[in-house]
Amino acid sequence: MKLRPINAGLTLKDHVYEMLREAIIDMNVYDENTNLRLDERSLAEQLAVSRTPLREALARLEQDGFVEIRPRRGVFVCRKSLTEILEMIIAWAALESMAASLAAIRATDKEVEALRKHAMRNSASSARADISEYSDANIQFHQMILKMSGCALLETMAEGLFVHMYAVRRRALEESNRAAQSVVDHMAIIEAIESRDAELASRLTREHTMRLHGHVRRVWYRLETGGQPASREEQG
Amino acid sequence: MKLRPINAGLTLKDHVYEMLREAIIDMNVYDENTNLRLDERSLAEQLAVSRTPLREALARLEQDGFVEIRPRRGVFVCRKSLTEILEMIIAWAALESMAASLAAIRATDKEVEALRKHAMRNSASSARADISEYSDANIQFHQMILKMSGCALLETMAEGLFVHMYAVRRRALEESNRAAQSVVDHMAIIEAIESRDAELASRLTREHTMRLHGHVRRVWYRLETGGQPASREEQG
DNA sequence: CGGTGGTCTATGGTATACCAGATATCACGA
DNA sequence: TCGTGATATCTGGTATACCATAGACCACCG
Repeated sequence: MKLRPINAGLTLKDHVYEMLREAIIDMNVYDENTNLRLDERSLAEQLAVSRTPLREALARLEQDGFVEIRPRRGVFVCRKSLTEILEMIIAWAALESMAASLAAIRATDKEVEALRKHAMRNSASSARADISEYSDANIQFHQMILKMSGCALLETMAEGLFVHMYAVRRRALEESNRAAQSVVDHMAIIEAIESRDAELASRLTREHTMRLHGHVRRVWYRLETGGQPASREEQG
Repeated sequence: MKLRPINAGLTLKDHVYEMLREAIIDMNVYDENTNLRLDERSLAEQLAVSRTPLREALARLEQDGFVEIRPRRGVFVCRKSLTEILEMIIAWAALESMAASLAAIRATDKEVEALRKHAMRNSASSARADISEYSDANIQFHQMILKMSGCALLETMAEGLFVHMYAVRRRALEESNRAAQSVVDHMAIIEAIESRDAELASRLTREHTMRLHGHVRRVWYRLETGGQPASREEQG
């Protein structure tokens, strides 16, 4: 008989952290009307915990870049500037490019095969212009490469960057004609990994992700117009 | 009369965070005799603050990977396993490789010139086998490249990884004959950036940092023998 | 009417008291 | 002697009370 320990080290502050994290990711940060201010006392009441674990959770969220705690002012959900978004994409590209390189070296044939199968299966949804379905598959593709790198830290860091882009994706990135290009890119990356060409896999992956960088930069202005909140300075 | 605002948003928990962070970085984590356990109450007494801000600081440190908070058990300074160290070097290589690539594209001629001058000036200390001096210059070289990338996030993330390597450096990395190779690498990187070859700069930088990866892996076993603390599982 | 300064309040920062779980210790029994 | 279980205590988790400041508001004065 094999039993797993219950309550796996999960404490209140962890729960609160998860709750708030999801809530923030789900919330439409870029809508002008959303209130970015979080009130500690009412939050504590809603979650039915005291302010202490709540504040510890908020401290963690601040470290993750989800909220900004201004002493004696309040805690505010961060609205990322274009610059910050672009920098996150750059960092993401860096990590994923390295992951692809490692994957080309370390991944088992079985893993590579699974990657190809996944990509083949989902290129269809791209053709059907089934954006949301393709988008999920797209994310999975990237996660698979991260995993194939065998470097847990790369995965963790990339994921940490990626969550910040949910809100962006929702508002700014109607994939449209990018999907087709994306499929081509993915196939090229897979072939590079299959042929165990680390250098090529690295370069292709970086270029692929940097295309997203360019796309976001071009598309973003539509959101930017209408005014940036005073909480965050803009630099272009 | 011109006065700057005092108390620049620094609250107790921030001070505590800084204090502990430095203390942990300075402390010799890999000495078997050092006590990794931190007692909240005595810490609070030493720092002359209550446990509340202290715990918020500890929460941040946990997020940074400096300590591990085990519920109802205590907070422990993290002793990184070889695997974790190697993964940090990989992630670091990823970020810095991207930075070099961007630097080749974006950096001004003036910056590139400054980089070369710095490297030239400090290649001497390598020749003199003045390890600690060269080591500092070496760090600066890497920081300059990060800065030249113009991507603040890359800088921040790389720095976050780098601080974890102070303790490692102190015990494991007598640079010895690596310094000479390092100088050669640096020069090649500079030339790549000077010739605005992003692809080459990227590759050379990655290879350079990955040499450190190989070096650490080879050298580390000396520390590893003697027993890994039970707090961290080893996987090779 | 506009500006200045005082005061009031809302809210975050800090301290402290209390609760509960984990570990150590010891007594008892096989 | 060794193992088992009760208990004592140490320590982290949580709740709450109190303090200090930012910002709003208003009265007073020019």
